[in-house]
Amino acid sequence: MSCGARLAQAMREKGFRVTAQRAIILETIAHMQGHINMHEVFERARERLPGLHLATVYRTVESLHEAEMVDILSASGQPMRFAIRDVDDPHVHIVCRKCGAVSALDADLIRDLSGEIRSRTGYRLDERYLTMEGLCPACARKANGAKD
Amino acid sequence: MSCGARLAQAMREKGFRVTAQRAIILETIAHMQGHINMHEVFERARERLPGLHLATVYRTVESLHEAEMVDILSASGQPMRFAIRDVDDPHVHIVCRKCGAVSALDADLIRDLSGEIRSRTGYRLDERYLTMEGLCPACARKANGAKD
DNA sequence: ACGCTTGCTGCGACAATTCGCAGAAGCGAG
DNA sequence: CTCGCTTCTGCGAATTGTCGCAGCAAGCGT
Repeated sequence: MSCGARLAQAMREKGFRVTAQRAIILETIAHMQGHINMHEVFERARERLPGLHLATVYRTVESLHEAEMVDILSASGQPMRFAIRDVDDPHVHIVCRKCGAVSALDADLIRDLSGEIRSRTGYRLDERYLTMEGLCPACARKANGAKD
Repeated sequence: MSCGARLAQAMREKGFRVTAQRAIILETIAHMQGHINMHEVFERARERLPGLHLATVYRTVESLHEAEMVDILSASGQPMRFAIRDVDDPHVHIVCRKCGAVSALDADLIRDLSGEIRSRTGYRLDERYLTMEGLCPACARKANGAKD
């Protein structure tokens, strides 16, 4: 399968060293395709690389994130989850802080917002890093019925 | 000072029990006024309530947050910080993910964004909970000069 | 192919935060 | 004022994520 190799190549181009650990972790994430967490990746990857350490998975995911190949999706308080970046998709997400559901946001919308914020505060809202928190429709309905 | 009592009253109205721990933690946060963290509150509050447990501070801050009396400000990866909510201020913040600097955003801007997101995705971006991440002007400048 | 440089890994310790439980206490009803 | 229901608290253990160090190896130049 060239998919692992292609990703490895991409990493190398961004100046990251390609090690067995990284290649395997990257392939693992790519093949799992969902919004997965550290332990899932750790355990799957360790099947193929027994000595692998959890800390390495954390560091690798962080590197992958910096290399813009992985998106990190997690509301604060929820365990960290992430997904391989899909170039066809906008890479901004909104996460439900109740149930953890994730939805993508239009890149346009974010670009507008980003420009607005930049001109008003000088802060630079980096689209690549952005994950917002809110309530998904279902949880919002529930919250509306229950309290408030 | 009625400030502690007033806050306790507000809590009671929202259906939270008012205990010695909560009153003291609330007062402590209110009097510290800055962007403080768990340990600061814990240690100060424990001066007045020796048996206080750190876990209680965590739980209380979370309750206070749910009761909309405390804002949580922290970029993921940074230790959790928070501040008493100031009704005169907009309660939406943008946190620099490099240096941790915090800036407030216009409530209008957020209301627009919130409406936009809601109509496009159904997600409800709750203004009361929102903390965005980005780069402050200084760090953005640095990042621009150094890399990219 | 060989050795250097520098980044990466495994490891264990540590910091930050959460959880389950059993007992204590707040608050509304009588 | 007392009772009872339910929520909070203290406690310790478990989770989750981070760090520093020393050894290993990827990629580069020769």
